[in-house]
Amino acid sequence: MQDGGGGGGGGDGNSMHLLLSILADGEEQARRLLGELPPADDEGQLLGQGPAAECCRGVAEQLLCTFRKAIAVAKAIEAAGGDSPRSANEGGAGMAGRDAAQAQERQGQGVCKRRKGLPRWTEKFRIPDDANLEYTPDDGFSWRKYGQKDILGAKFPRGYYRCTYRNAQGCAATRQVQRSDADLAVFDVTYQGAHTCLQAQRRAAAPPPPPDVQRSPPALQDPDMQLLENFRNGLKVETDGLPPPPPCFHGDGTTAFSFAYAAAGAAGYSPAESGGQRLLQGGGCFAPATFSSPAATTSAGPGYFVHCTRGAHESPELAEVVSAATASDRAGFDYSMYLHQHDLDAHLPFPFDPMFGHPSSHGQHGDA
DNA sequence: CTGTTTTGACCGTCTGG
DNA sequence: CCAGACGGTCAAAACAG
Repeated sequence: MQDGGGGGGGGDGNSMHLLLSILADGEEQARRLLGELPPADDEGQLLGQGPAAECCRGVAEQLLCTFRKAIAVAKAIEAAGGDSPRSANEGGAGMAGRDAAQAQERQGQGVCKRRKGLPRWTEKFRIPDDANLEYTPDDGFSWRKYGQKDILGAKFPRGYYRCTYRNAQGCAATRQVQRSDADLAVFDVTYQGAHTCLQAQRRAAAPPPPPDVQRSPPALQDPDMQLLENFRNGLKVETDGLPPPPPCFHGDGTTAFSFAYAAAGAAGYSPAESGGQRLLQGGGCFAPATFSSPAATTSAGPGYFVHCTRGAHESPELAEVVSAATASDRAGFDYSMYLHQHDLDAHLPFPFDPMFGHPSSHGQHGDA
């Protein structure tokens, strides 16, 4: 009814400046925090410090990176005039236009579809084979269902969820869950908006477990956690036949990703906490990641994958940002052009993120 | 009693004529 | 510009803990 078109758009200039100001403060605080921590040696080990300090440094670095990304996004939105055109819908199963050909054509042309609004991106979840039909993807966040709708061309209805803390904390994050027609074990989950609630902050604050711990989680005693773990164990990376993304490799061969902190500006999502099973199709890596993704390290086998179908394509200007980011491929995207006041480290790995998508996925919907 | 889910209705957006 | 189609959201009722 009074949903005002389903999204607030970019907001006015004053609020955007306020947002930028707040983000700049946060970045400065993160920088100071990082400065307070002892330096790390070549292998990333803190000199004379234990794992706890190591964790703190990693979190601080990622926090800093997150603020920088958020600033970049905010500036991009501001540059776009805060008024985005029709938001592009998620692709794939979610797009049920008058006919599939039209839908494909629209996607191929990058034509905007519906609803203005927050950045959105699609992920795919694969549930365990032994899960029942009512099983729904659990990303660790608390969602409240507010609607369900049959989608034209889809065998299964789409569920609409919003953050449980929408009213209490004004969290605007929403997600749409739809079971794949092709594979009953696969869910297309479209996220929209960032978690601004406390659960996102808790996740962001929680230090990620060491990679080996992630790969070999301790015995789970909580049935819910067992269920979640079962789900996690069934994750995989989908490449859709596309060339493999340029992930951030650690020296030890593990693939680092920091979707958690990319998503802090997008969904407040932490792979470390929800299993680290999400893998950006583009291998998002924004920070000197201190943890590795089991999904990224084990791309074989059943599992879970992410489609970053779209991100900040909310406006032509923003689309340019995306294009610039994506066209540069491995060279990464020069966000410094959007960070006039905040220098970015040249070595900062920041090629892709769920807000901006990956070259492959971007091209899939934009330049195909 | 409180919070969540279900479900029909309404509204905004998109597209073709 | 208009009308139809569709996706997304609202809100009341039902349900669950």
